[in-house]
Amino acid sequence: MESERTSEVVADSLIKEIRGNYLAIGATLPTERELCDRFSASRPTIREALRIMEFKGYLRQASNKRPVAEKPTIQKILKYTAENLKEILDDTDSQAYLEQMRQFIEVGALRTVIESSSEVNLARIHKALVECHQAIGNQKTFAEADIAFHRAIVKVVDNPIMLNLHDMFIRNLLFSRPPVSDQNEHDTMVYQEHKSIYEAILRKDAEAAMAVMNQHLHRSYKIRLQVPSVE
Amino acid sequence: MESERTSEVVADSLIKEIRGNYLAIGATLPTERELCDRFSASRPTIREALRIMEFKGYLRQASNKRPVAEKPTIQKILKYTAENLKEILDDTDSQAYLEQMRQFIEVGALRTVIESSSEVNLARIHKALVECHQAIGNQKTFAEADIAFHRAIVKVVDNPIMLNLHDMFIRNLLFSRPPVSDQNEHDTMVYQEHKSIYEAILRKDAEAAMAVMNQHLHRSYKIRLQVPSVE
DNA sequence: AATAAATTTTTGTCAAACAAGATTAGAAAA
DNA sequence: TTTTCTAATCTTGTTTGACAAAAATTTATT
Repeated sequence: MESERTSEVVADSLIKEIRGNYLAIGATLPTERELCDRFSASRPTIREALRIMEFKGYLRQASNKRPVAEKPTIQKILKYTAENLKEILDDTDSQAYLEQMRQFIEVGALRTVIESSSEVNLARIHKALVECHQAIGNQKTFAEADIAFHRAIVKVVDNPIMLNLHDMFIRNLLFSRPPVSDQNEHDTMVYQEHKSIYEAILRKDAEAAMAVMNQHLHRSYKIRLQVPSVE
Repeated sequence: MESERTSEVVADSLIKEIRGNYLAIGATLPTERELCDRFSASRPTIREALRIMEFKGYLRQASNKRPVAEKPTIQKILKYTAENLKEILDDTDSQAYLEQMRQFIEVGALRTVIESSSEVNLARIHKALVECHQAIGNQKTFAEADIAFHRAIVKVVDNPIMLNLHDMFIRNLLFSRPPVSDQNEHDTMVYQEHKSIYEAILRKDAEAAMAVMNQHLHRSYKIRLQVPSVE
């Protein structure tokens, strides 16, 4: 029978306080010496407990500063996961694997939209489509509208894990988008693809919707893999 | 400018050794006192470093035992993620969200099979189908063959993250499978669904394949949500 | 060779101390 | 009275040295 380290016991206890809202998010934790008194433990043991809490996402503490209570969020957990995966897989590989996942999520979400989407959700997708149209030619605004269109589709699934995964992927996309030579031409083409997707949604044509979405996602991803020119 | 804690520096250094294969997986780490000498740090600081490494997945150490080098694997990272998500989401919710993800993965993989699968992969799916047929009536063997059929499809994607996610889901499925009243009837129905999927794959009918797969996955999941009887 | 006992080593934790950075309180200036 | 500056105090980061209990190794016995 394995006994648990005192540091684990202390960390678990403090985590319960945070999760039970006895310690507010952003609130400074009691000093190490206060925690020593409270838990009848030594300071090195308390410090170990604080490290444990930090890695479980319940604490944030810059060096030489007071520790602050936090709670893990879906976003943080997924971000941490992606970083860990990046560390053990080749960086390019892990990126491609995660992009593939994003595509599966988007295509799956599209199918959900077609099978069982409410009027509210359709209205949201339509609004996103209109905003794409209005943003044609403006690189920044169009990028955001482009992303919002995809997000509106994934949001229909009502699954916070997938939505956060999608948001995480989108963050990466925003930062790695290559420049396009003709903004208007590019935006118009993307808008046409969105429009085709939306129309297929309306007539509940799953096959057409998914074919266009697949093409749209692959083309969009391939832009980032284009052959460097020899200038 | 934030200085890094000595414990972080030590942890990072040891992690580099493990990742560079200077420390073999499963090998016992140097004693704490040896590490103190090597890094010119105090023992409490080394112990903090060991906790950090433990939570980054590079160390395993039961209480009162020697620490042992490990490496994170995709499986471990994903398992850790699932546990964390379970903690911050309602348990039932997180299960359902993850199940939804599995379904997206399977449907997306099916599409990949239809669009671009090799003869080798088709042969593997066919083999799994045949093994389903042979296992009809034997609960344990059929369950395994059922799972192997799905795995053969996901394996086509050649994405280790998704395959490990799928394996993780499958592990849960195995443990939570409810009993069926008529094994033969159940197995035959499942086999028929697998057969329909396979046939749709052969004739590259994406819509049909995905419709059956969707039905198959939903029905399979709903068995676990059946209304308790009033005996 | 196998088992038991004795010895040594190691982990887990403690207390006390000091250095450096962060925070607070009090005094001085505007 | 308010603002700024300085000194004092507090807190984190880390060290040293110690002890208890468990684990590992060595030695002795069968």
